[in-house]
Amino acid sequence: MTTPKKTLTSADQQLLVFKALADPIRLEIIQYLKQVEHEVACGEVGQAIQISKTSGSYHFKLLAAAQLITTHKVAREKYVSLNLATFERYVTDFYQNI
Amino acid sequence: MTTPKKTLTSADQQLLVFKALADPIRLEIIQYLKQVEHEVACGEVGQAIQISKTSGSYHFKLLAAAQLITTHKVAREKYVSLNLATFERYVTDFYQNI
DNA sequence: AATATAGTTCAAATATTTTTGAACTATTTT
DNA sequence: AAAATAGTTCAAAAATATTTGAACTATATT
Repeated sequence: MTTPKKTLTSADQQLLVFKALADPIRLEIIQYLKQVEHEVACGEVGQAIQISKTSGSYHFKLLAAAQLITTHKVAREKYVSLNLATFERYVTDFYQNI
Repeated sequence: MTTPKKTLTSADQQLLVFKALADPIRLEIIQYLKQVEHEVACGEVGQAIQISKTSGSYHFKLLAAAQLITTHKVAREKYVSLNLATFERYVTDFYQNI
């Protein structure tokens, strides 16, 4: 049995998004994910930007909670990619939406 | 004599901007500044969103450091307004610029 | 079956951010 | 000149966020 996922108010998600973006490591992750061509697993990103597995796990969790990335697990590995819809709605369109 | 103002790298300013946006009080301030018609002093904003003078002073300082607001002092009062150029460059255009 | 690999979880330690109240400066009003 | 108003500064306290390593789960390789 899995825990039911909380639906967030849009103000709450807006805050999660900005909090997720307010960290240099997470900005590096996002930058890496934007420029890389192929599908990437967490481990590849971690190596590329030189952080520990534990640290990676923590930061990917926050990015996912903010819905800035989506993830899908294939066997041992967790693939991550940017969720452009969230960027558009909560970053690009932030100013016009408030 | 005034202290020379540090010029920031754009990565540093990007981070300051997201940190400044990563707080509910500061988002309320921004919202208020966007919707209000006339020029506003810090005190008016503080009253509108119910925060203390001290708290206001702290939050306006961070917003100004991120260049999300500009300020000008007239006698006792400090007037604040949104700096749209910063919103455009570091928020609206964030994704395309990284 | 044993070992290696990818990632998570937990709790403790550390670092950073935010809040608070008192004391302060500068200006305005009485 | 005294009192009031707008805002700042400082340091201590409180709250939040991040880092770290050890122990863990699940899958893959030998």
